Amino acid sequence: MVSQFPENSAEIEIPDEISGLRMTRQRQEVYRILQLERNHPTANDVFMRVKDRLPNISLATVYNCLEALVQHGIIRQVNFERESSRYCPNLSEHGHFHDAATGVIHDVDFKPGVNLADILNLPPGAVIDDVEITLRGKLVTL
Amino acid sequence: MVSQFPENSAEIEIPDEISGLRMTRQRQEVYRILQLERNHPTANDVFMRVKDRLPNISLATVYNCLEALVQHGIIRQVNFERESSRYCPNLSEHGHFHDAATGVIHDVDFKPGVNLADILNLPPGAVIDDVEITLRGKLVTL
DNA sequence: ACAGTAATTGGAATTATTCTTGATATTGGT
DNA sequence: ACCAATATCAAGAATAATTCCAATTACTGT
Repeated sequence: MVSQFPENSAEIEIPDEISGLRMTRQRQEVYRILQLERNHPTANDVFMRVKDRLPNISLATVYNCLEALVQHGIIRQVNFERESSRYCPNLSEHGHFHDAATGVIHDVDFKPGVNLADILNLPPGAVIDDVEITLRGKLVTL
Repeated sequence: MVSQFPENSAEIEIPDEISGLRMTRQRQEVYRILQLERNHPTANDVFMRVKDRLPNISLATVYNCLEALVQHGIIRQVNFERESSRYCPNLSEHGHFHDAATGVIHDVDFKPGVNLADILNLPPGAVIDDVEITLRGKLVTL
């Protein structure tokens, strides 16, 4: 399905269904915001942006949509400390660098060929399903 | 100061002051529980255990103590997903492996000589203050 | 011992998130 | 197209972890 909002420069095509999840209007819009806002928005950030197009959407629905998208592996949920969860559409295995000065969160990719077992003393028999790497620090201009 | 509870087999000596933090009775007991319970207890877990010796302590005080200890680098605070914060007295740089089957959290040490810049494509100029590595998976008996 | 500061307590307040209920919308079968 | 079954949505209430606040209590330095 092609978006019905051609006036928006950043056009994103979203099919009716992704990996078995029915893409309702609400889920489409939530997903679209995540594609557009690459700065790891919170549920509330998404809620405020999505209201531009769906003024009647509720925060609970945004939470529902985000959860459904996460559950179906369409987006990722990221947690920093005890802050609100943030969401990103970058599905590739990656970590996050949290700039303490600006609060900006940068995606950090793994260098190719890196194996966690090479750098960590894992407990014997550990089978890893999910990895989460978060760095905190600052960006120094050299 | 030597503990005044010699009947307890697992004795731990805690000085009156650690890295500039006045070790009040409450802070001592909170710290002692963390030394004893190496399974990453939550604030509430600590609260319940610490009441054995300080029946009048309040949960708010446990939170205060934990925060003071974290702030002074005496213990570490660890967050998994959006669960309650957990605390551990293991100060060495380490990650955590969360066994999905049992819920048990294992400390995971880095192999010696590992440099994060070797495995991650960090943004240029990134100075890292803190690293958090969390793995989720299961332990398979071979 | 006294004044000033820091810590503790108990309860209220806060905040992110989840739950509940009733209304709407969608699907598959006839 | 119609109907029943199912899924989704909206609004607000409920929950849980944590923080805040005001009143005591404990400690420190003089």
